[in-house]
Amino acid sequence: MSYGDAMNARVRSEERRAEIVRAALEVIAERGYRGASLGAVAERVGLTQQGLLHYFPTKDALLVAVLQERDQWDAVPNTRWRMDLLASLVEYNAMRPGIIQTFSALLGESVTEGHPARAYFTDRYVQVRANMAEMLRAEYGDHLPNGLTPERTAPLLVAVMDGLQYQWLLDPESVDMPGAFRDFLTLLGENREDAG
Amino acid sequence: MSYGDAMNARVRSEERRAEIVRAALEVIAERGYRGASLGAVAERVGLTQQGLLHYFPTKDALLVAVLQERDQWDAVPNTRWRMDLLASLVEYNAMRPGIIQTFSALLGESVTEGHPARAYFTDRYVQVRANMAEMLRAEYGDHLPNGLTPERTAPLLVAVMDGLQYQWLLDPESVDMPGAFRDFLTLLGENREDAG
DNA sequence: ATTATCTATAGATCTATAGATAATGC
DNA sequence: ATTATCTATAGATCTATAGATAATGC
Repeated sequence: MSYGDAMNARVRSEERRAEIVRAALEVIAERGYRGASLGAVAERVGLTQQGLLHYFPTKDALLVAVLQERDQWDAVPNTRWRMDLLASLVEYNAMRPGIIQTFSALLGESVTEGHPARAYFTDRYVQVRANMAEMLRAEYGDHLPNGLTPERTAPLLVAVMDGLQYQWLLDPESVDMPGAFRDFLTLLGENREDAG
Repeated sequence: MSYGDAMNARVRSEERRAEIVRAALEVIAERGYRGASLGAVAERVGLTQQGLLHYFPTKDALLVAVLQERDQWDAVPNTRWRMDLLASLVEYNAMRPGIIQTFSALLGESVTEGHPARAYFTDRYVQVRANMAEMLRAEYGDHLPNGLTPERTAPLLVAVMDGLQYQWLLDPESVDMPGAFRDFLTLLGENREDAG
């Protein structure tokens, strides 16, 4: 029993941390990172602000956990993207406004001076562009039908995904995010010789 | 003289306000809107925080002035966009990281709940998409070479501009924003029959 | 008179530290 | 013993109000 109890204790603690991170994701979606208070996060999991600091000793430590959660989020597909999965991902995202809002808010904040998530996003985009280029190369070879290289196309692909998210978050009624993204993929796949 | 003096007074007051707005743009670029303190803005124009409140009675009032400044910023070209001017605009933006950072940070924050700039951005994007669609129609008619309508292309065009800005702000060395944007315009202009 | 600024200050927050108390697990 | 939480609190901010004082312009 003792071994199992010890393990249960660890598991329970991990669950508590996960619960806190989930609450933090929500609060950041609502108020951004700078606007998110530890008190608001704590309240959501039924703790005092000081009780929360037992699990994450500083606000920044909590942010780190939030960003690791994000890495988890697309860890599985990120191993090796495929174009058809990408469209599905955008469709899936359209059903998860909360998480998209969290990371869109964080991305926006991250361009400000000394923001604690800045290095994370800078590194992340280097990786994501590389992944996307690799995916495009697997799909099309060294040149897309339109003549661009995968490396030059990758930033555009990433930009469209992010940019559409902002438009969609601000006005979901007016913006068909998955539809627009599929349009873009069609654009990429189109070939000068397709017509004849 | 009296009439002229009165006018000078008004002009001087207007100049002071403009100076404050410029300082606010800077501080927002550095810290976001929520993170920007009136004290920091005031200091930059050599006023106390309370002195600043003489010109803008609340923090939100100052934000309104900042957003109006933005409308000014692209008022001239916005009247009627042209595709070639659009590429130039992106090139121009690449020389103005400050202003781009200000509005990228604001856009990011604006998706959070109850943000005072949210309605502004929602409305703005409705307009910008309409302007872009109009421009695309003027350039290509009711269908682009790739078959998409101007209305379906407009959100993509806007998304690419915004998305590239984030990637570029985070990592200007790695991202050639104007070049990538020109690539995208090429993509739009390409015709299935071009090859033959 | 009006405009521009300042000092003083109320009232809200917010993060983080210190240290007590209760519960859990060897 | 260690882990989980709590109360108390220091120390920083921040916005906005009240009201004084100096300068400007009729």
